[in-house]
Amino acid sequence: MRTAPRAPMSEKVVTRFAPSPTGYLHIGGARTALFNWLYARAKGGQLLLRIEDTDQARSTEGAILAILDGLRWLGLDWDGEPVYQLTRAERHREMAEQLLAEGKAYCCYASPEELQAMRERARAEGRAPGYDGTWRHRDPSEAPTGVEPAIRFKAPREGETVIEDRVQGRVVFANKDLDDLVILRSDGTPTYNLSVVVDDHDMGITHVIRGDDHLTNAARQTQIFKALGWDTPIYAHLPLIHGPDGAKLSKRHGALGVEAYRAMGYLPAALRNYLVRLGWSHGDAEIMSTEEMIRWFDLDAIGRSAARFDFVKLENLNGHYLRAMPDAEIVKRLEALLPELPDGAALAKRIGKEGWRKLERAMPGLKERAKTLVELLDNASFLFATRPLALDEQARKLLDGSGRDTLATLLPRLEVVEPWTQAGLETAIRAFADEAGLKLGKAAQPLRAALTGRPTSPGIFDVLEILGREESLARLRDQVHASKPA
RNA sequence: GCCCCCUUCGUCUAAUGGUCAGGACGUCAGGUUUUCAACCUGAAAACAGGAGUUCGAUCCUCCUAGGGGGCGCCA
Repeated sequence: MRTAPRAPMSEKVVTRFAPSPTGYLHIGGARTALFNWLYARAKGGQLLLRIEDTDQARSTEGAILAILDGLRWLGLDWDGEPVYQLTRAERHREMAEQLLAEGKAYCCYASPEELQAMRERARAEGRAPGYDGTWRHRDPSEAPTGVEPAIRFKAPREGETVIEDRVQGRVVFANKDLDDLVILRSDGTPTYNLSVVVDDHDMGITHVIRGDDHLTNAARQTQIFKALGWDTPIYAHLPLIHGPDGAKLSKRHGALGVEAYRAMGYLPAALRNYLVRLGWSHGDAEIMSTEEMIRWFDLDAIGRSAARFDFVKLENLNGHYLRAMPDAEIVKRLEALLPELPDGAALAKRIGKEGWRKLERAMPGLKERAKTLVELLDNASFLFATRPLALDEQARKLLDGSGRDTLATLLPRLEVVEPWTQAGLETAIRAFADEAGLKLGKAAQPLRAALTGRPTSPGIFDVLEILGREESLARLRDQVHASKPA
């Protein structure tokens, strides 16, 4: 049922991502961008970027920067320079006047108050709250003086407008349900639906892939395309992403800017992988490289139902990508991430050059245990801690009972270990546990508590080696001495 | 209110006019183990409801319910 209406195979694919810069790049926008990018790359086409900044009251320079930055971080590149819609207003106005001259649009002198009253009346009478077409029929000679008119599109009254959508299938709108929309405001600036049509045409866009909140716009835009004598692009309207509770995405769950995901310690590759599986699938494939995504991606495999955002699954994927990442690469990412963390500057100072070296050595043990970069950094904090270590509650418990005594007995055996290597330490500690008739854990846990201040950490022999002889023994002595009754 | 879209395990999804309805995350139970994680094994877990078409419907059609989107001189 989902057939492509046009687009000969020879036609080069040109997609576009067209955010309005009224805020950050949110997660739904990020997925839309990803799908446009994948489709363009899959078909050897182009992805163009268009900033829809015609709402001058709400558009900001900061938002533009945030969106471009977000796209770059996600690893999505675009072709050519971004098109700023505002710079094309003159062209849009010309097209509106052309439609007016051709009798396909008309001047509307209704005031905002009149329109408001009209909507209320329609609602009260149970009719659609659209424009009633008053000025479509009135003679311009009746125009009130001193009022600049808006230009309205003369939408067809009869018949239907059909969208052959690559995702949604064939969608039919009765023309009587689509009113005469304003295409040029009374201040001479173009409105969204006109600008989009003109730009999509002028930019040579072949495929419009966007959220399905635009499905009704597709019908209106189709009418304008026809009135201008242009072919419509191929449409693909993606189902929306909902919050975990099935309701609209809000800031409380997923509707954060991508920079928030970056600050939470997610990796771009993981986020891409997570997002691509929201609404699209390739058999049972779950974890896939970007190359595979591009190779497999197609519009036909996009589902039609909305998906809920699931942080737990994102975390699982992120953990996967983290474990697969080379140690040095993770260190680099952590360094880049630090400035974005609340106490990042202080932490950076505390880590220092030596700390980064230790961190990389500890990385094999650390990356196995973290789902995000932030969590990894937190798990690594024992590396940079200063003596005497603060113990958390569970670590304290491990040292309260016999744990501290065990440490006291073990300490002299460690003091003579030479050289201070993982293998040597393991031999010594295992021998000690053996002789004392203890399971290894009975020795390892108090050690862990004293060395890291926590009940969990990377393997204890790794911890000892990376911390080094002096620091390790000092931390152990701190705890052994703390056992002496005051 | 009107128009449009959607509905398979808790979540993301696969598949098919005849299947034990598959996978992944999560959950639970084991295993491994110096902790945690990772890893391995196993388990529970879904075709929204009702009609119709058909020898046979999760799959096709219609209705209902539920969810979502849209109805601006916003984009």
